[in-house]
Amino acid sequence: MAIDIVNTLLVDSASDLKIYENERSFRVFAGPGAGKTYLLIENIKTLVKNSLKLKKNGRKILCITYTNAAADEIIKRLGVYNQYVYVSTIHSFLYDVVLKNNRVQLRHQIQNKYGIEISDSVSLKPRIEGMSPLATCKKEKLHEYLVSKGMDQTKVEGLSKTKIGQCIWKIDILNTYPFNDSNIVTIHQDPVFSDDEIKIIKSSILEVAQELDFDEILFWGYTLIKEYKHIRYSLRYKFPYVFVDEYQDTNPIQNATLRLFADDKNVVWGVIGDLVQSIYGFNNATYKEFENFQTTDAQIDYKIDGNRRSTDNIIKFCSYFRQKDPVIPNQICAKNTSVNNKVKIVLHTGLEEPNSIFVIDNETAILCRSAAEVFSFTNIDTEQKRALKKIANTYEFGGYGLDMLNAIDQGREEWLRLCKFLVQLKVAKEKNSLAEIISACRGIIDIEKITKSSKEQGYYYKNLIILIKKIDEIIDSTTMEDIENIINESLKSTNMLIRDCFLIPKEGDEYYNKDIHDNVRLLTYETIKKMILEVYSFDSKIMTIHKAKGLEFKKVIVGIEPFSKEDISKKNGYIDKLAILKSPIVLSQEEDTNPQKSNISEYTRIIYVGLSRAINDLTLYVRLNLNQKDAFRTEFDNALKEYMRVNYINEPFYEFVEI
DNA sequence: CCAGGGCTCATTTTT
DNA sequence: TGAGCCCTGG
Repeated sequence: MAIDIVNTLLVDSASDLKIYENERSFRVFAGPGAGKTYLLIENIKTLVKNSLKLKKNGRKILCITYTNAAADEIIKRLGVYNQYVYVSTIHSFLYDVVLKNNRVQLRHQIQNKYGIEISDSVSLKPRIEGMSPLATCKKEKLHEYLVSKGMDQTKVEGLSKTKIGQCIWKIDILNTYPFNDSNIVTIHQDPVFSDDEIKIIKSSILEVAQELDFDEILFWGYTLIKEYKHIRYSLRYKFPYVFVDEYQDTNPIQNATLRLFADDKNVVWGVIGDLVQSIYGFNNATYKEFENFQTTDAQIDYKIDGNRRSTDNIIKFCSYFRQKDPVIPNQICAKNTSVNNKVKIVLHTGLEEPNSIFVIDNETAILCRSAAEVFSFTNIDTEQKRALKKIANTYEFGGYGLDMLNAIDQGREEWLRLCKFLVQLKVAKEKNSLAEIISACRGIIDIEKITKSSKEQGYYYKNLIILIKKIDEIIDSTTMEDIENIINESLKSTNMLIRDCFLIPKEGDEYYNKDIHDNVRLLTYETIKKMILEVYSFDSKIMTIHKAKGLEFKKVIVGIEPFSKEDISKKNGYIDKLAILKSPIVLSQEEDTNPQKSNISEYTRIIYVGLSRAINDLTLYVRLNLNQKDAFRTEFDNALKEYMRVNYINEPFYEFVEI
């Protein structure tokens, strides 16, 4: 058996695991709010103070996190201890420590395994995050290289950077559970190219762009560590302690890579996580890696069953979902006893959008399965919502491949820049802040005419005041169609305009897109204000559950609407909300053999992650047809009552609300 | 019976 | 944009 529950030691977030004394590998099971990061940080500090191994020059504790944000958080909390710790994502670690220091071996392996020769001067670098592949490389340079290597001139001319960028080593075949490295990794190949052409295209990426994709860093990192004893030896010497946070999120090749050097008598390998919070299956992560974690010298297993975040009622409701977890079937309320409101289960059968039935204050977060459901909670008029959604979808799927948040952030199009400018200006005006007004106008009108003293300064200042007054003509119900005119007229009359007028493309214009620009004209000021300040902002409190992972909020509303193709009422759907709530299975025995069961259990875990973000108030929102409601309520209630009976809970920790 | 035009609806996310 | 669905004309 993978988990020996009887011999799993109960600890709490303040426990000293005495790693410096026993020098044993370990695994920690800890649910939401258990104080995982606290346990990790405190034990690292104790280890630094007491470990003799770390006294040797240059030796550090390796601490692997899933995201850059998590790494930053740990670095911050380590404070002065950070100098003894190498905190990093697995990608940065493999690039900075393994690939960069073994360029000759990397070149040799690429040549050996794929027959692609790379010149000595090449230094392969990781692809830049947030940018498309080959973003820093000119297309002409790539084309030039391809032609020089004998590729057909006309074929090269029609070759986009996107197409070239697709030629990467596909690790999917390797990155499966259980990990099996006898599978051969190949370069992604569009059938229009011959084997030789693919080799040339790949060479152009390596020689000209000198770029490695994210998965390629994993693949070559794994390969080098596996092929070279000296690399394994040096990693073990440099990092006598290897700790991995959020272990349930790391995928098979990452774990296999760590195992190559961390599963060793000279290394203490510690992993920490929660089986039930594994929600990155679509990234090849599986909780099975954590469940079946085993070091050669048999690690010590620990668990924390306390929850320092949520109230007792919330913990009981959440524990109902993880009742089948073998390690922590129920958490214990360890701290939050200030209030203890019942969890609300809202059964919504009305036709109105959910935003109209909730009072949402700034302590409330709305967390949903899909971005579409998140959107239904926004306080935007239904017709306006429809227009905005059409615009967002066109950006995302209509050949732009652009996320709305990014589009706004980058000021991707004129109309988005206009929206940003207007909202900033009006907000600044409401606050009566001249500094903010001037800051909003920067880049649009010539600010220096007002800020620098001159004979005309007064004249321009007066013009600015007129502009601000004219902006008052724009009220919540003004549409973008009118805003375009009002703004342009006002800006021109300042005599300070330093750019072209804001123009929303019309039919016949080069960049006109019916689905985008016709709908843009319909948007009102109220909508664009909400769009910029509430919906598509980085500190938005309405988001998908995936984005909320690791966060916590005073009040939480969780929506559980599946994607349309998951919904059982749709063709080929497989997610039945009632069936899942009635008997939640967070860990399916058939996780790797039955994709449907695996999808259902991952969906259940996602809902669990959402629910467990709540500190004081939790609402589960379920949208139902009127004819489903009674059965739904009765059957879910019975299941919860049965759970109470089995667990000797007398006072209900939940209540139903019908709307 | 089937080819193809028109229409609708788009997973979640890290590096 | 592009897959999948419905509908219609040949």
